[in-house]
Amino acid sequence: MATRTRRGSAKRAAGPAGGTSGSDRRDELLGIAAALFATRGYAETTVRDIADEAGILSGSLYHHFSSKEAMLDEILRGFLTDLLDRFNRIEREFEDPRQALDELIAASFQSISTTPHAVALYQNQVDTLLRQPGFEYVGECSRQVEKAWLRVLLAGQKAGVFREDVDMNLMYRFIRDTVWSTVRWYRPRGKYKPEAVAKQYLDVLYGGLLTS
Amino acid sequence: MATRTRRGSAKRAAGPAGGTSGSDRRDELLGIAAALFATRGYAETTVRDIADEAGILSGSLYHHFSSKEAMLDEILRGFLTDLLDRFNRIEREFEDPRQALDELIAASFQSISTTPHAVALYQNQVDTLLRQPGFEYVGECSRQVEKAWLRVLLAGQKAGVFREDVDMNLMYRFIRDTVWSTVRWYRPRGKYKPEAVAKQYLDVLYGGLLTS
Amino acid sequence: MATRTRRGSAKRAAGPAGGTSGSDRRDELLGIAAALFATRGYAETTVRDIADEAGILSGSLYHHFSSKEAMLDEILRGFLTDLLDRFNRIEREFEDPRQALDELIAASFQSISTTPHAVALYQNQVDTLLRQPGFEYVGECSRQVEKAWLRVLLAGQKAGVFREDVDMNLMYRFIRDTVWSTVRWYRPRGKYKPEAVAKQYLDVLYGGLLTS
Amino acid sequence: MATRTRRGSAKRAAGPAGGTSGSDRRDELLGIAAALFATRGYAETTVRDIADEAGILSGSLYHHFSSKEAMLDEILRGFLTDLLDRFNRIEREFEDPRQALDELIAASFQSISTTPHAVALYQNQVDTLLRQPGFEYVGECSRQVEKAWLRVLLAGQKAGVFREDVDMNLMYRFIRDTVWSTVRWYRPRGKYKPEAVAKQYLDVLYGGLLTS
DNA sequence: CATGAATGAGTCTTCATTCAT
DNA sequence: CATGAATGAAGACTCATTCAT
Repeated sequence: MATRTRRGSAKRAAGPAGGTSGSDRRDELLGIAAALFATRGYAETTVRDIADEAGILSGSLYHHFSSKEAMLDEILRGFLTDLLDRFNRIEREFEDPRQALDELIAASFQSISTTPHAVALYQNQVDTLLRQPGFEYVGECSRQVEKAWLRVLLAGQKAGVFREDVDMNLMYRFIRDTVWSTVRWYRPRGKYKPEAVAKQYLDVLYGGLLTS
Repeated sequence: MATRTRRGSAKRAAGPAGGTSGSDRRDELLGIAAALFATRGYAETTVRDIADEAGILSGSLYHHFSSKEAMLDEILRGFLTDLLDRFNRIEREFEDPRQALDELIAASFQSISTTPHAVALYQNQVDTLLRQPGFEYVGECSRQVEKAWLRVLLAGQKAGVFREDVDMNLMYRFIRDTVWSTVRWYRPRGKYKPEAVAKQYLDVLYGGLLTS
Repeated sequence: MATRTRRGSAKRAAGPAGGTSGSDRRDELLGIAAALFATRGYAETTVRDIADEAGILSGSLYHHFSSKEAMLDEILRGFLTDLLDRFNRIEREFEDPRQALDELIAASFQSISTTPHAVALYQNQVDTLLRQPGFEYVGECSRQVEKAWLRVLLAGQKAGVFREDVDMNLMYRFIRDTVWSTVRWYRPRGKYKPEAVAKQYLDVLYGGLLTS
Repeated sequence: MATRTRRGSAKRAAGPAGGTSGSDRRDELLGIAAALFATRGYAETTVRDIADEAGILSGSLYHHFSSKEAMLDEILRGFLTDLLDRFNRIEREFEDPRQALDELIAASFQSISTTPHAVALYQNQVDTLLRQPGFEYVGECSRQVEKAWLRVLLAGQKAGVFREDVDMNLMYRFIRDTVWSTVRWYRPRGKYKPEAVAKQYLDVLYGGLLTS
């Protein structure tokens, strides 16, 4: 009967007890899950896959997390709040629009470099997540991030730094897509450092591709 | 059996026992599948979802296609060969690198505008597909498309049209990602025409974002 | 993701198509389920148990019913609406309170004799069901049945047929419990006919156990 | 270890390390289990439910009881031996059949009033328990209790106190069912005292429902 | 061509139980 | 005595696929 299911959705398997070892194990499992979700896709990853990688049985995962979805949630929430925090701080600290844009882009590339799985996961699942009950905060955060980009771009236009004849709604999307799509091919161990990638992009973005 | 057009979605022009209705039905089903695969994801779409939308039972789909994977294959193959054809033609017809780049980008935006589902499907599933047996041609096509982009970019650099100090391996990725990511937010019925989006992008790409 | 689950609760595996064979199979399965639910208890009965008894695989049950709970629902709903109908008809047809009580009791024993599984199921699971979302009609029907009993009993008291000094709220419960509890031991193939059981009960109920 | 009372629910009279606290804790846990088993059903109650209610972790229950079934066993065994004792004493002390029947019924209502959970548990699970290995004593006790009821009823018939034309095998079942079913609706804190309920039932049972 | 009943492998999840700390 | 991590078996349910009618 549904009772079981419903009761199951309560706050079992709550949070870290405060100590370290408990939380450590959680984080470890979360890391494994993030990697699998990111590379195989959420739906295509089974809890068995995660458990196997962790060296335990699939049922044992439920000692730490109440559901597969809860793991996804925890990963995303961490990534999104982190990102939002950084964006907010940048807007507060940098008044110059061009410098602010530099920083937003640098921060994004940084995210990709440090937590590539969460970024990829977000990239691949946004569309699905937006329609998912319980994941409303994803849309909310996305909107706030969008506003941050737009504020900086429009401020730059107002200040006469960025061209007047550019539709910033499109521009925001162009920049966002380029930056975040990087996660699909960027390899931290490859020949490019994150700063180098950021530099190259900013270079062309600001100066254009043509020889002047 | 009569001529198999394999293109277009001619809406039941023929009668119930008409000549080309078989192929029409296939295309119709393929269209439904593409739309669902694109919006929900391949794994998240069930054959029942497709059949429901088509007004038949899931088992009946197997009179038209041998498997769910076969549908995916057919959709992708159509899109990829089409794209490759167009890229090849462009390279043949346009010798001027800048004009060629213009055309490649325009063609891409065109694809997004006419067959958004196939594009989105490709975008969302490439990673998974590359490792899938039977889908080797996906990687093959992707590589050929990549080469086309790179040839044009490098030719432009050689011709002195594009800046020397830009890493074209990165540049190719930046452009490709921006262009194809458009499929995620571009709505044919929205306020932007595909040419307008292309123009805006090319404008900034060539001239840069800064006021000169 | 929760999507699947949610979509699954839609009206799949709807009702009988109108023909006979489809509905026959459903009824057959429902009968098997009712018997198992009644004897083993709902929670203790697995879908495998039901499927085994029917000679199919457990998954195949879901071609006919959307869930185990849906089977329970269908069984109960059938029983309860039936019972309520009969009770209503009796109240309409018999104005004499004593005759009406006779009929209510006879109808109850009849139910036990013809659909013992549904009755037993109801008896054993009411407590649990009342708190179950989606089973609100169970409480609703129970309340209506209760009212019917009480109306008849109070009418009898008013008419001077039933003793004044009896608390009819208690009496109703006594009668109901005795009658319905019969399902736990009554065997249709045993030495007692349903009418005989009813007669014996009414006899003592009306005349008392003592020698006058 | 100090004296094990095994009866009563003395509320933590002793200190944290007091003498009888071990047994107290057991009884406390047993009480919690009985309440949950009775209201939710045995199968539907998880050891975690019990542990949660007791403020410990489910694994810790196993320091007190060897299994979930052992708890059930202990609860039932206590209830059944108690009941049997009382029935035996009544038969010994009261020779007059009518007085004896009065007492059996009163004792039953008393049980319901003092240990409602155990009674309800027994009521709800007998059917299942009878087929359970290790619970043979349940059937044994039930049979002995049945014999006690029958002896009294038949003695009354022989003594000319109870009507000759009543089938006492049926009568026994009617009485038993009515009396024990009370547990399903009787609330100790309600408007009826146990004696009042017993009185009302005996009144109708002996004198009948009709106005003479 | 379509139906509808069925398969069989697999998915997430639950839960009584164990045991080292 | 209690914790918390883990087991392992089982449970409900899903879904691509098959096939006789």
